[in-house]
Amino acid sequence: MDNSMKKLVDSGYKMTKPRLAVWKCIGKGKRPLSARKIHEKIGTFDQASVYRALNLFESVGLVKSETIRKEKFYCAQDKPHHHIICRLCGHIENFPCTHKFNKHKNFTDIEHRLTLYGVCVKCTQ
Amino acid sequence: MDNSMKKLVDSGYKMTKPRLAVWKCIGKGKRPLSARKIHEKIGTFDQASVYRALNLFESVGLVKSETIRKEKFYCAQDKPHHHIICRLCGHIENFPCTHKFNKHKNFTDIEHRLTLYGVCVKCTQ
DNA sequence: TTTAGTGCAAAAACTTTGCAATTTA
DNA sequence: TAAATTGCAAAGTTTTTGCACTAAA
Repeated sequence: MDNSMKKLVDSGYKMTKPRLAVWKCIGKGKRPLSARKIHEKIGTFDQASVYRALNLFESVGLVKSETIRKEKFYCAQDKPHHHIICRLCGHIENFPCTHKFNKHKNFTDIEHRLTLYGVCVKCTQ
Repeated sequence: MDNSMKKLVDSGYKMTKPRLAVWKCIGKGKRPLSARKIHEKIGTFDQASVYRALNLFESVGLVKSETIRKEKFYCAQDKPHHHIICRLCGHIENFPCTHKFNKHKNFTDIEHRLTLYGVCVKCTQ
């Protein structure tokens, strides 16, 4: 059981096969994955369990999600990063966060989300 | 007929009552509105017409949309701006865009979208 | 008058939920 | 064994679509 799953157990949740499968799947990639894709990759377990696992992971801060084209995409929440999305083929990549936006009039406790849209190399050729 | 609607007509589309109603509704506010909310505010015309109008407006560059909590929110596309969202009550405000992100490895033709999340004054009190 | 657009209702896509059965600790 | 979690199927939400009717130019 890795540290992240330990964190889950320490929070009072049980370690189960579906949850472990979802976590492994997310840990693998360097790109965000949708619940649908994760369920598809895993092959077994119910889609409801996948969705439930992802919601749980997000609630305890293990993953972060971003809605892209009506689907939520999930990433392990390790280093702060953002996404760049090819507006032609939908390809998504992560890139590290370097900017800070921590002040805003009439708001406190600011976080930011930056998304870049462009055309990837493959689509340019 | 204002300039924007003229732009639509010049693009070969017809000026219709549902479209005009949607446009007026969007023009009014300084905050993004969802299709559902727009349809609700208008009170008449079918929801399909509202969705079709918004898709059309976006395709000709009259509005921009952003997905927030599974709903698309629409704004008139005047000056470049971003959104700040209260993570407690969901209140959304616009703020002008000042940063530039126009280069990224392996991508061309970059645009960016920045969204801030915070807690608004009302929710702080 | 001709073509584009509307309204209606049904479908689509993603996600959530109720509940009985199962699994975890 | 008690409580949490799963699987299944059904429902929920937002958005899209087919088609006959209507309205704009």
